[in-house]
Amino acid sequence: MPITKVNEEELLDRLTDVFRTYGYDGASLSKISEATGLQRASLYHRFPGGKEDMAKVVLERAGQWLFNRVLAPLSGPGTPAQRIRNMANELHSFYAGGQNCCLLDSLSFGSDDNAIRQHVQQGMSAWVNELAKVAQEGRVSAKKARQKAQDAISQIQGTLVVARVIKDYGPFERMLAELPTTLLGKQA
Amino acid sequence: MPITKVNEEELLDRLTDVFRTYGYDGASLSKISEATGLQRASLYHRFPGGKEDMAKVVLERAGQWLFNRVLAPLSGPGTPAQRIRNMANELHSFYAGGQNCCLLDSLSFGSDDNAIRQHVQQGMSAWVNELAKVAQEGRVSAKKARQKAQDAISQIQGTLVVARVIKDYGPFERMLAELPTTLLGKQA
DNA sequence: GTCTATAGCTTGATAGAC
DNA sequence: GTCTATCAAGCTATAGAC
Repeated sequence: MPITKVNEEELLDRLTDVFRTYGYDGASLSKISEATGLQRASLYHRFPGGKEDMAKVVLERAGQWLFNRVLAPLSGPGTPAQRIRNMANELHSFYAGGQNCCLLDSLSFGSDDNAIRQHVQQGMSAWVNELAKVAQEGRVSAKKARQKAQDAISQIQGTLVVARVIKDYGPFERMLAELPTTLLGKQA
Repeated sequence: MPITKVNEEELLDRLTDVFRTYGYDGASLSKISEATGLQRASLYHRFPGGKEDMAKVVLERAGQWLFNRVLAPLSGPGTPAQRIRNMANELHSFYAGGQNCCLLDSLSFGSDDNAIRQHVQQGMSAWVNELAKVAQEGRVSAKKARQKAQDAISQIQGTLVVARVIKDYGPFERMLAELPTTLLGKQA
């Protein structure tokens, strides 16, 4: 008999799914309970801070995933273009080919003073900074590099929105293929 | 004395704001009541179908706004590039320079069978089709034109997500400036 | 057309047994 | 660590007076 009914990883996977699909307000404890197979009280045992705790942990975990698997290739060996292609591959699995939408989108609604929104903002800002580092290897100014990083993330977010709404994953795939140009290319 | 406490246009403006900011689930009747200055029962008098009705009307109105003001310049006089620049100007005011996020994003969360989501999907599909018409004037295949239209909308959505999350409107502005190239340009 | 008042349900969160 | 049972507060929606 297991000590826990569902192990930590699987629990967080399912939690992530619910928040991604329904957003923070839409992710009711009923839905979470159903998705995880745990009753309310069990969830509160694991997340004493309640729903907000759950969202924070899920966000933190996604951020680490992104950092370790997606952004790590950026400082590995190879030419800048090769490293960006590696990142594109990891992004593809991170977002399941465009079928997983981004927590930075789904958790970014609500009032400005929302606690979760601040975490979301820090997450995206850190992401921009990391991408800007690589873009700068393309021998452009810091300002241009930052712009390219922002543009790349805009394209990731936008293609994921389109994927979610009209269920067409073409834009996401094309965007990944164009990432080296977006981050390093001469035009723009 | 006015027959109505708030006129239709202003009511819908405020309703739109609430749905944009909080998403469908986050837009509670309390928030809506406070934002509009109308009590629950008054809202139900104007929208007999309740909250879902409100979201539908708001979506429908935004779609007409988009069609009349943003997409209309696309079939007016001038070169394709000029018409797209006109559209970019209208888009700028439609989204208040990036400060208004898009209903097609904020209302696209929730389960697949959600009624609102279907309206959202139809709205974005219609938008893609309209943009594809202009892109085809760039003497490309129908398939390429459709891709360019999807890419343009991806970029609009993505820059709006970035604007909402990190409060930087640069990507949105740059995207508008690049729209003629995105929709007509040779590369890609 | 707007209001007060309220019904009935769902929400996030807790208490306490096992 | 998980459960059943429960709470108060919030929710959407309705009834009926003016």
